Amino acid sequence: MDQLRAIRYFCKVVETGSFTKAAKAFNVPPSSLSRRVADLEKSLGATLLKRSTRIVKLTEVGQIYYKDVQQILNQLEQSNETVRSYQTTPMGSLRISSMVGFGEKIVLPLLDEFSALFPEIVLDISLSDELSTLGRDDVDIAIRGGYAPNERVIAIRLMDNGFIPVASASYIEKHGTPNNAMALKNHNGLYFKAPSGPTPWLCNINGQWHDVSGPAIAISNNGSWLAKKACAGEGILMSTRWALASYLESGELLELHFDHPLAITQNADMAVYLLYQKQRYLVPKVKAAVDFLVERIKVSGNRGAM
Amino acid sequence: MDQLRAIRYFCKVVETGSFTKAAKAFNVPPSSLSRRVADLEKSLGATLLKRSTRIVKLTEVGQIYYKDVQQILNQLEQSNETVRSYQTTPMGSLRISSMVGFGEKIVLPLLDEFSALFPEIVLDISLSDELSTLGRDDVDIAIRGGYAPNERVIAIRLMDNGFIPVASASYIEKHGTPNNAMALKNHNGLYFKAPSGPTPWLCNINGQWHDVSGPAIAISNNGSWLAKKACAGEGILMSTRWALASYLESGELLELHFDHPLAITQNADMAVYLLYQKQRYLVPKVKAAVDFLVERIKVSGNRGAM
DNA sequence: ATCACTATTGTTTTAAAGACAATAATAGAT
DNA sequence: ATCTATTATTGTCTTTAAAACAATAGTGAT
Repeated sequence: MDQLRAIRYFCKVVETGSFTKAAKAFNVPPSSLSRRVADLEKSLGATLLKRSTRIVKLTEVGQIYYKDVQQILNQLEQSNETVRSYQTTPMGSLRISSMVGFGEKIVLPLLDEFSALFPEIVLDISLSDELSTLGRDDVDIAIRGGYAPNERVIAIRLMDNGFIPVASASYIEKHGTPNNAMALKNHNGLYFKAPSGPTPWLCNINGQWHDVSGPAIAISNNGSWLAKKACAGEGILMSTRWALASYLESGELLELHFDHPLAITQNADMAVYLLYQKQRYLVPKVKAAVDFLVERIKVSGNRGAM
Repeated sequence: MDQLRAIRYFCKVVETGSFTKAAKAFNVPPSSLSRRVADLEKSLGATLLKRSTRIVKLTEVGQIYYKDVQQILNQLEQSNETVRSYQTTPMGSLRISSMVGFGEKIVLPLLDEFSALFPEIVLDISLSDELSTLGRDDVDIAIRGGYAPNERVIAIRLMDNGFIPVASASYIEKHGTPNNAMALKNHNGLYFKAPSGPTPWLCNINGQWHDVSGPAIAISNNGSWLAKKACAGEGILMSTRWALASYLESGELLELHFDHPLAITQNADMAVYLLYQKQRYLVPKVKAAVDFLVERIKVSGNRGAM
């Protein structure tokens, strides 16, 4: 029995929920799938699918098996790709996932040049602040804010991701400069919302953390909208240096300084990391993109932010 | 093409270093292997094996592929086993790896009873202080001293693994009781050797670590030999409470107490952990053994050592 | 240079998967 | 409750791929 083929059939049936639809995907008659899946079940001594003429669904043990083999098929495909592309020129589809703000501001502007350098690479970019589980899924490169990955994933620190407080000149004129962190509690706040929720203003004074958030004017996961509001003098905003760089340069927004530094989390090393699976660095397209992104972003990051 | 079969052939050829030998293992003619491996190479567009009539060895890319698929075959086999044994009675071969001393003193004595409870399980026990990479290899359950595993591995704390200093009455009579940790520097030492090297006597005084090791009389990775020497009054020994339990009970060895506790590493939580892959707990034989070992060892550990 | 062993190639045989038609079963509509 | 359209399955034939077996060619060791 060709177990691998049987497993591929099985997975497709699960995904489409139908032998007929799955058969179409392989351009073989449904009877083939029916027989192969039956073979597989026989060889495993267990029923994987509960069938009726209308509906096909996984049994309990089928679910376990499906999750396992799905990942195995993925790994096998990646190994094949590694070998196939070994020492060839970078090409093929490359999937990059990045945080929204960072992706828009930093990554996307670089990618035109990257495409020009590697015309045979087809880019597939997803911007999302939800963290994708690198390794299990179909992303080649992920760019995420400070969390520690597992051992098989390489993390390269791209840039500092610490949040700084800013406000427009007009706001300061109207409400005065807060002369210490505690005074922020009386100031209007524009709050960035991470996937985990709105980010408070925190301040560490003599080893003690204090929440110094002021009344909220607006909360959003869209950094540039908040920045616009800050420019309009609606409140104080905490955001990353890289997101605010253009406003700081133009003078539209001014950084506020305090004796005790502000943060939005008690976690110390906030940074943006580029993540990829160790083994995938052997694939030319992945290596090309990792090298390119790390070089460009680290350079620009050091110039602008550190 | 039956890719999986081709991969199995390929792996066996790598392992035996010969098409002929590998063919024997599958009871098929060598020509089959030759063709299948050639198919595989063709489909990957790369040469995996460098052949000559006498010797077969991996190419550079072949090595990469071999390492990958080896693991994939392993995972697939485990998934199949999970399904096959789903909700059956515990049976089959079960591989346990344990630290030598702990294995001899604690684990092995329990296993007769385990075998009686689960007669269909064939035990395969390896005692070694080298750490095996659970997950990549063929061990179902590993028992190891305090190190943190990765996410897919479950670690259950079995027992405290802190080292305590002991000596025989005769030794103390002759050399006197060391009245503080620093005084140990003038006492004869019997040193246990971990895989990382001999274990020193360390002492934390007011947040500062001091090495208070005395002159060495003997160094060994064999705990019971050292214990014998300690009984004979040859020196002071630091070992685990569980290894010394019988000697402490009989009074052959006496625990030494100091104001500042002794240790053999600066790492705080020294413990013995039972490790297994999360997914494998679904396999009845693994679940049976994990449950059994955890229950018995935790109970006996609490009685004797804590 | 020869020998013994090994991988490969040609050719035939066997086994397994695909194709196609027909059947049985069932959810949803009438 | 009956009918219908769709779906999985089963039977049978065809095609394809792998196994067997014999023969060949290449290579490291003697």
